[in-house]
Amino acid sequence: MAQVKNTYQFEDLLEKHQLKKTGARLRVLSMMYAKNTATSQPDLESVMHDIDRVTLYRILNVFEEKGIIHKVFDLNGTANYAVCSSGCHEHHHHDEHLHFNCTACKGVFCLNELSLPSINLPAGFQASGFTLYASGLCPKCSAR
Amino acid sequence: MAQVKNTYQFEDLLEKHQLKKTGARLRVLSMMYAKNTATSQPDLESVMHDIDRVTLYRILNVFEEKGIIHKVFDLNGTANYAVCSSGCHEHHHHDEHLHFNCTACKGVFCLNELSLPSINLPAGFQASGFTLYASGLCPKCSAR
DNA sequence: AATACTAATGCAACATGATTGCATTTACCA
DNA sequence: TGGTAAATGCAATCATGTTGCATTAGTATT
Ligand SMILES: [Mn+2]
Ligand SMILES: [Mn+2]
Ligand SMILES: [Zn+2]
Ligand SMILES: [Zn+2]
Repeated sequence: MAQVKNTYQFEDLLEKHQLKKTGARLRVLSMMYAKNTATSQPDLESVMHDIDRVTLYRILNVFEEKGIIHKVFDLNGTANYAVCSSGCHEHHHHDEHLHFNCTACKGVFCLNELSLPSINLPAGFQASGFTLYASGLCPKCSAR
Repeated sequence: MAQVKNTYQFEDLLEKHQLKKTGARLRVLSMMYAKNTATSQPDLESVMHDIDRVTLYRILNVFEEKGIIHKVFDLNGTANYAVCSSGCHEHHHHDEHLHFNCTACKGVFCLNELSLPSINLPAGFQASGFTLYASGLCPKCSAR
């Protein structure tokens, strides 16, 4: 579900992470928090024509470093970014949830409410992170 | 574990899928079957300098269509291809196993022996495929 | 074995996304 | 109201993915 926040809260968020409150960053935040699906850089570019794409690239990078968003690859291998739930901090992400990629609308959904079952790896493998991907139809697309 | 096969078996494999037995295809097959990790197109290019990269691109595509190999994205979002286990057929892949990406050697391992636990999706989501990703250290890299 | 037909390849060209360097502008603190 | 470091814009480059088309090579047929 999209998280509702206002400009003041976005400014607080930037301040908390020692990032300057710029127009570009606030617009990126408001767009990403308004959606319930992950956002790719092309998504941002198609809306914010006046912001250079390198700026968007760097905004996404710094937000990821700070633990504000996390990266998810969709079925095409293109990077999408989703707002982190609680548990993500600077250089320390906790995104071990299910990522659902709709094959119809291409939306990438973070299903935070689903925790991953524990996995027993073969001897020698030492896992530091897990992600479960699913593809299929999202609620909207399956209702048609 | 790497699957050992000889040239005659690769030729049979191509014939079985109604593909012409060309040198480029046989070399790609022998390289991919000799490894126990997935192979990216750049991997192939770095070894087979005499084969055009578009040819390699098309070989990978047709092998994937035929169910000989399947695509896995690594942590950087670049496509890697791994030999399919049994259960993959033309236009019908069964690759619902764990993919382990080593953060040190960058190797992508298909852990076919691990079956995925069953997942209950939220209402409305209709999954047609699952993939579980793990990252960390592979046996070789964790032994150092 | 020579021929004919189709698939496969090589090359050029283009598309898209990722990434860096550097000059200029802007946010923010003293 | 400046001064300073951070943020941005722009140019440029690299990597990967993708298509069109002419040429080459595999294979079935004679
Ligand atoms: Mn997520
Ligand atoms: Mn696999
Ligand atoms: Zn959908
Ligand atoms: Zn390793």
